[in-house]
Amino acid sequence: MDAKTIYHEILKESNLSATRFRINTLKEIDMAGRPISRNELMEKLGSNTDRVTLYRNLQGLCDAGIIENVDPEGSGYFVMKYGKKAHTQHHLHFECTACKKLYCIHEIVGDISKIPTGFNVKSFYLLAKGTCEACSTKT
Amino acid sequence: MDAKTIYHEILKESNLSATRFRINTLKEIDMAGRPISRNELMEKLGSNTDRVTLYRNLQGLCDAGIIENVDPEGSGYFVMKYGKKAHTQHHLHFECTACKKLYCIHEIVGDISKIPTGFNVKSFYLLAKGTCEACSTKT
DNA sequence: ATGTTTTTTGCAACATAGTTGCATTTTCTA
DNA sequence: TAGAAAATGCAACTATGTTGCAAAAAACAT
Ligand SMILES: [Mn+2]
Ligand SMILES: [Mn+2]
Ligand SMILES: [Zn+2]
Ligand SMILES: [Zn+2]
Repeated sequence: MDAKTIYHEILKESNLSATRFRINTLKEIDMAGRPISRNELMEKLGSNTDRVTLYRNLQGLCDAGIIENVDPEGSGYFVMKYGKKAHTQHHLHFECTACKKLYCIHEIVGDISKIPTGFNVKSFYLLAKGTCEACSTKT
Repeated sequence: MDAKTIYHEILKESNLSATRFRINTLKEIDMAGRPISRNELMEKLGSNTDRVTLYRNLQGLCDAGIIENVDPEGSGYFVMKYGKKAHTQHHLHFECTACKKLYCIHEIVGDISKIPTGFNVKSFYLLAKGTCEACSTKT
């Protein structure tokens, strides 16, 4: 039996069983410190990780409000919802097409209040793509 | 041999062969008047349309600057780049999760100039999701 | 702690989306 | 209208995402 971690607490508060799979998943997402993709998560958890279980758990953790998918179009980028940096206000995410990292750009925020009436807004995303500094300066 | 259309002209200007497939594709995109999805395009062109050829042509037409993919994450939404309504400035696109239509919301625009230096921006998108008026008021 | 119930996991099978290579057909050019 | 160049259609493949179910793990009550 493993020692209790903060992830046990987080899961218990949301009435989710503290399974090894969930603990490890949350640990990796929290460690990353930036939104992490499904594929990167898959690598960190071990390539033998079951794809279905990962999908189901990421969905469940999103539903519970523990993590957030900040780019739900493609294959998703996940981040702890209540981590160090506030991730509440809608801000820009920059995806590097070379290294696939997703950066939070807090300088650019969105204002959904100007959307015309009639539209029932459920979600709102600002997304930019290109290459990050590290990848741009590579030969 | 069919009569020449404006689409022949457009393609010739970009040094692309005026094939029946491209003419029909451009015609449907132009008719739609709003960004149209791959699946909708597939239906309009006939369900026997070759998927590979559609992918290759949409990509080619984007590369040539004739059309634009305003939502390149999921499966893409395509629009004529130089149609009636100017589609030059970055503005919000609203995708209805019920009817799958994509609406242009010109009231909300993006300003990429505030992205910190170091990031090499290639594309920039504002996307909202929810239900449109028509779908929201259905029982 | 032990047995019982409930939840989660892992697997197989399936579905959809997108890519690659190549032979055939169409379009362009002279 | 013949030859060269480009595009198309098809088969096969990879990647991504979903569903149902039996086995395993976790939670719960005693
Ligand atoms: Mn962020
Ligand atoms: Mn638009
Ligand atoms: Zn990068
Ligand atoms: Zn709708």
